[in-house]
Amino acid sequence: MPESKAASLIAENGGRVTRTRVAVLDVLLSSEGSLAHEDISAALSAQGVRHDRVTLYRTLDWLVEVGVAHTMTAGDGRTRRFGVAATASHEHAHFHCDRCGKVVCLEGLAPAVAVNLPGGYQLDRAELVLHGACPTCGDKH
Amino acid sequence: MPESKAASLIAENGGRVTRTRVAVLDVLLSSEGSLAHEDISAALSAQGVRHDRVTLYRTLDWLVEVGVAHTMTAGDGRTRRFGVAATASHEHAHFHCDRCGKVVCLEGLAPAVAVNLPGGYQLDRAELVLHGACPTCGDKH
DNA sequence: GGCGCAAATGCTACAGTGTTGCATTACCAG
DNA sequence: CTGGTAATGCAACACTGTAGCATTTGCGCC
Repeated sequence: MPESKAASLIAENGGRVTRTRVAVLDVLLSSEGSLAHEDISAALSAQGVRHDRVTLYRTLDWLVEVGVAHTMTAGDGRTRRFGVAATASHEHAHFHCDRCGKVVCLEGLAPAVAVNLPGGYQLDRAELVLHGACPTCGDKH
Repeated sequence: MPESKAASLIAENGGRVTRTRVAVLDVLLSSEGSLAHEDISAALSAQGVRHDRVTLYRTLDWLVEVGVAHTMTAGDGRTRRFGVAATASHEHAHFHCDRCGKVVCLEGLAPAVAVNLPGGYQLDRAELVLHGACPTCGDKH
């Protein structure tokens, strides 16, 4: 019996259950939005989990590879962000708050973009990023 | 009478007409898709135009600032790409070919995403990136 | 045509993100 | 408990983008 959801998720995907992976996945699972490497690294340090940047990158890459997490490009175009793929697999949009920089997943928003794509182009997947203000930042303007 | 469209565009926006700026804008104007710094730098070198990375960044930033060019995040999430803003100002989608890496602007594709945004979120602008194969890559599979 | 000033350039040096190679650690099967 | 191997940690690197500052140069002005 797995002690945590994180541990079982890791085991299910054929990976070894290590302190780092469990900790990283726990951080992602307990976060509502998406996190940057920076955030995750800080969270691990706060928990006293020893790690380094490289391990974190590889752990996240692995999580994405097996489909547990997903990655997206942040609004600033420089850093990638990660989140657990709640509804996983299928496409969903992201909302990027331009004020606080937070990124949340919008599960129920399947981009309807099958429209008028010029001839010859084969659509594989769509990435939709909405920019604006999140409820928290929108209130106190 | 301006010698080129590039030169007049620059002058119209209150900038000095320098060799570098004209060359950069020429490259962008003659390109159908969007270009990365790398591409532009290579093109300049091919033309024998002396320049360095920093100048290129600043030139491109300036072009974006005055509205002549626009920037977007490339599909790989690492590099920014630039293109001339044909239909400018208003939002348009981008198509990213996952095979050759080329990015083209889809002018006639205004993302219809006003749908079911969770309460409290204020939409400012939408960024839509389509992934797939471009006509060239799609033919020879 | 020549002068001068500010814009633009080209260095150098730096900051941040992500990657590679390799020796060491530690999971997990037996 | 023991061994093999996945995973880790460390150091060094590659690349994109930025900051400061001296120098050049476009361009208005005389």
